[in-house]
Amino acid sequence: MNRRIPDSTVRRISHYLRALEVMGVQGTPTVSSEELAQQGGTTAAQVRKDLSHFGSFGKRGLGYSVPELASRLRDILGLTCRWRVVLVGAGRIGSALFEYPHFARRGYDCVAVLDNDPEKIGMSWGPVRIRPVEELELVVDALKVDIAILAVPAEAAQTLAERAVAAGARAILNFAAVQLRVPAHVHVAYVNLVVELEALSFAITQNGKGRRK
Amino acid sequence: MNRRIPDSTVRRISHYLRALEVMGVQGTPTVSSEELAQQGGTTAAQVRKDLSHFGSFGKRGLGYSVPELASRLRDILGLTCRWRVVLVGAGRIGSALFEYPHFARRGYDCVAVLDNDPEKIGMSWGPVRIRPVEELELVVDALKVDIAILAVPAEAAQTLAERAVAAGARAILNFAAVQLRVPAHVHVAYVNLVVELEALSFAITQNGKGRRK
DNA sequence: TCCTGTGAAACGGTTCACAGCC
DNA sequence: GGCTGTGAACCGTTTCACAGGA
Repeated sequence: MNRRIPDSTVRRISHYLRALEVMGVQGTPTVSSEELAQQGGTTAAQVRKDLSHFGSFGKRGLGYSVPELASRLRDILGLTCRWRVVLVGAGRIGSALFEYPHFARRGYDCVAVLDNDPEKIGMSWGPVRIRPVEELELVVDALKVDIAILAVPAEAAQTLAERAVAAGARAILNFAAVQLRVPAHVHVAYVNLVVELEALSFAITQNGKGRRK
Repeated sequence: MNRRIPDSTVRRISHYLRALEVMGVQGTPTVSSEELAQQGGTTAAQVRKDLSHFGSFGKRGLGYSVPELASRLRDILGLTCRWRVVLVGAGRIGSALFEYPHFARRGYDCVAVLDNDPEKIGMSWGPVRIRPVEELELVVDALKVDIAILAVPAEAAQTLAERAVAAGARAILNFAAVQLRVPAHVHVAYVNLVVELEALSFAITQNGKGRRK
C-alpha cells in the first residue's frame, strides 16, 4: 500500500484487468494468482506483488473474486471516469485510432481532431469536425482536455507537445518517433513502430543468423 | 563486446540511430555521448555503456564519427538487408501500417496481406492483393516470411501466431491486446494502445487527483 | 490443505567515477 | 584538456520462501 509504483506493474495490471473481464463474461467466479499469471504472461508471485502495492484483494486459500478484483483494478487505473482526449493529426494512424472500438468503450472521449492539411480541415469524422491545428490551445483549454494524442510527423511533435502542455494537457500519447522533453508532471506514453520493428530485426539477426534463405 | 544485450539498450540504440541520421543530413561530422544522450532522452554514461556492448566506436577526446557510428548501428540492428513481412489483418490499423512511409523505406517489404473478410479478399493495395487468411502457412513458407504482423482481434491472435510460427516465422509484431505464448526462439514485440492509455490514466489519477474540472 | 501477502535474497540494469587514449 | 570505455557501486524490480488466514 506504499507509493512509487513501477511502470511495469501498471502495465501488467492493465493486462490482468483484461483477463478478468474475459473471465467475467464467461462467468468464472474466482481466480488464483497462478491463473491470472498465465493470462498475463507472468508469474504468480509477480501478480501477488503487483496487487500488494495497492492493498489486499484476495482471500487466502481461495483466491480473488473476479468481479471484485476487476472493479478494484478499474479504480486503480482510473477507468471510472471518462477522459477527454484531443487527437492531433488526422492521417492514417489518427484515423485508425479514432475508429478503434475499444477507445470510446474504455472511457476515452475524442472531443476534437486537429490537422494542418487544408484538404482535411472542415471534414467530419462522425460527430467531430476536423479543425486547424492552430486551435490546439483553444481546444485543450476550452474543452478541458486531459490527454493529447500526437499522430504527427517527428519534426512537429516536440512543438505540439509543448503547446498542448502549456494549454493544460497532463498526458501525451506520442506516435512520433522522437523522445519528447516535457515537464516532470506531464506523463508521456510512446508507441514507436520503428523501434519495435528494429528490436525484432535485431533479435532475428542475433539469434537466427540473418534472414531466411 | 559480450552477449545478453538488455532490451532497453536495443531500443535506445534505435533512437540513437535516428538522431544520427538527422545529424547526417545536417552534415554534422562528429558527436559526443553527451549530445547523443540529449537526443535520445538519456544520459551520456548510458550511451557509452549501450555502445560498449558491441565494441568501441568512438575516439577518446573527440567523440564519434556520425556517418561511421550510424553505419555500425545499422549493422547491429540488422538493417542492412530487407526483411519480408506478412500483414495479417487488413483493417484500420493494418492499412495505416501498410501505408506508413518509413515501413518500406527502412527495409521492410510487405510481401502479402491477409484477411478473413470476404469483402476485402481480392482487393488490391498497391501491388499487393489481399488473400484469405487460410493461406497464412502457404505465404509464410513460400515467400520466406521473416516477420508476421498481427493486426487482428485479440481472440484470433494466439492461433494466428502459432500458425505463423509453425510455418517458419521468426518474429511477430502484435497489435492485439493479448500476451502471446510462443516458443523461446520466436521474438514478439507488442504495440498495445489500451495498455498505453491506461498507463496514462493511472498516472494522471495518481498525480493530478483526477481529471480536469 | 490451499493460496494469499510480504519481508528478504537475488538479479540485472543504471549510474558513478576514473583510467586511458586522443 | 576532453571524451571514451569500463569495472564497481548502487538501486529498483523480480523471485524466493514462508508465515498466516480461510
